[in-house]
Amino acid sequence: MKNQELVRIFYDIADILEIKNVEWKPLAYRKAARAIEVLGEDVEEIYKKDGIKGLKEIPGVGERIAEKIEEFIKTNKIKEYEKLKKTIPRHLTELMEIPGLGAKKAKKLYERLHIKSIKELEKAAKQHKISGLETFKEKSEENILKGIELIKKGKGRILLGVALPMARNIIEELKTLKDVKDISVAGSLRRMEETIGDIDILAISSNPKKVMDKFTSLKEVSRILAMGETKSMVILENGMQADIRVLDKKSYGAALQYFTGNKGHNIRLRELAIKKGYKLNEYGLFKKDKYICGRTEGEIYKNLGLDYIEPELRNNTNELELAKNRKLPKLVKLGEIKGDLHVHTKDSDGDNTIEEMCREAINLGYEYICISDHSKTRAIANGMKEEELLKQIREIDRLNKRFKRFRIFKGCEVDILNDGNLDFSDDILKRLDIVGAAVHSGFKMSESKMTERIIKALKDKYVKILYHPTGRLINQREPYQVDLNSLFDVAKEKKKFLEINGMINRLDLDDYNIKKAVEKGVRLVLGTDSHSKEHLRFMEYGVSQARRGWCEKKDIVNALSLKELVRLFNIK
DNA sequence: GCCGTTTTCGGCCCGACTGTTTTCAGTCG
Repeated sequence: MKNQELVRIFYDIADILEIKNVEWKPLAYRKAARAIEVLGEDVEEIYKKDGIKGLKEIPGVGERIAEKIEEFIKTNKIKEYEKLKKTIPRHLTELMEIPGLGAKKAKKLYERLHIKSIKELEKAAKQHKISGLETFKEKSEENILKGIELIKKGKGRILLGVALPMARNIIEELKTLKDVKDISVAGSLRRMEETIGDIDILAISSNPKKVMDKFTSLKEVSRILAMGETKSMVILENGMQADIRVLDKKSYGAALQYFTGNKGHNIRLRELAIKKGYKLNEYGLFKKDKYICGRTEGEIYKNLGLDYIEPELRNNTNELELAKNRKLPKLVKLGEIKGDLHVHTKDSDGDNTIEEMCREAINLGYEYICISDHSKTRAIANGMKEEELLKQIREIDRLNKRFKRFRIFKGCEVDILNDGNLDFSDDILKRLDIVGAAVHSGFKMSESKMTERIIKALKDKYVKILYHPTGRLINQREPYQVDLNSLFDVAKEKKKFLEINGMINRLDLDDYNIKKAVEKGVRLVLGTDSHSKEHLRFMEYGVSQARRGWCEKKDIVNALSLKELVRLFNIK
């Protein structure tokens, strides 16, 4: 898949052109890059199917950029880009990564001081060669050094499941102020992206100053980047950036919309507003200078002739068109999930007993849970031997008699061995209610071998679910090579289910593949892969991943009631 | 370079904050 390579190239072209003072083209290249970045399809596939014409249907891609994509698909490079790169020093665009430095300043630093890289910039700043250069003074030098520090610390994106609790803590602290009338996360956190760049918070108050003071003096704050009347930005102790915006009640919806983004969605929404004779900003929707609405997001979308668009769908694909034509999916909700189908206990590598996991599940309002500990080959995860699984089965039978209106399913996360065989014999598997299979080893085999291996397991008559179908660990391990399309076909034909794993560093399948699966009519299972009772709450992340993949209630197996689920799995 | 129920030419989202000015350019989200 060449999408992300193209994205990087187009962003780089934009940076170079901007340094060279070319007008508007950077805007065009960035627009195209952003569109490809979130494209639900492989550009190579689009090109194979519909050629240049197909490429031009990507928003922001016209004749010239389509030709460049074609060239890259055919030759793996873009001549004009290679030429362009030679016109400026190789590392010059990296200066623009430093917060506060853009194209204009990077250019000036190069022209006046021949600085061509972050390394050289740091040296110059430390020797105080920058202050005194026209508009650069002491403060600029200081900020450059701080910015470089920040970059060195790593600006890696943080897992949603780590960032969201942090943001909620901050919100709880701000809520203690009487002056805060309303408060919400915004940005990528509200869109529930799998990783988060910075924390965005929106607060409603008639006393912004007080909110700003509290926010910038929170114990988590290590440095204040900016502090104004309605907006502040800080760096937290863990290196994350957090931004807050404070506005008046009558702007809450408009501000929430604006601050949630994403950027492309906002731009297109504002363009639509202009077309309809309005102006849209974070204060509201205006006709001339007259305030039309802005208290809720819903009324803004409505006044622009659109259905309400859920935050998870605001990624500037085709959601505005669908909203206009009343064709948006009705996304599954956390409250519709009736149970968790991937849970570990002390019997393998979990922290809690079966009963403890069940108590927590009941607290969450679930009707059922599936205990799915590891099989024997997973020795490192204390995988269960046959006799241990049989013992667990007996215990579940015993516990099930004690619970009313709650059912524990007997399951297992059984290893798919390298040859596609399973880690337990039929004699064991037939005693289970729900068998899930998973790959935990041999990640490096070829795509065709891996696909064959998994299909063999998926076709086993006892296997119902394929757990974490690609094996990726976010920021740690790439997915193994597998032809998911073939897996989807088998799943559809044999009535098997693929998991959306809600564990915060897995989220596997990802949103892109979830959407593909749903389009093919494959039904999905939500599991948290909990290894302690606290993890059961990760269902929130599984659901948000499903929503970002356009899942409706009907697509999710464990949105079924206990009765319906028993029927579906044909459980006695 | 892209795009068109105002345009095939002439626009291109919009506003806050900083640092440097003394009314604004640059940067950011």
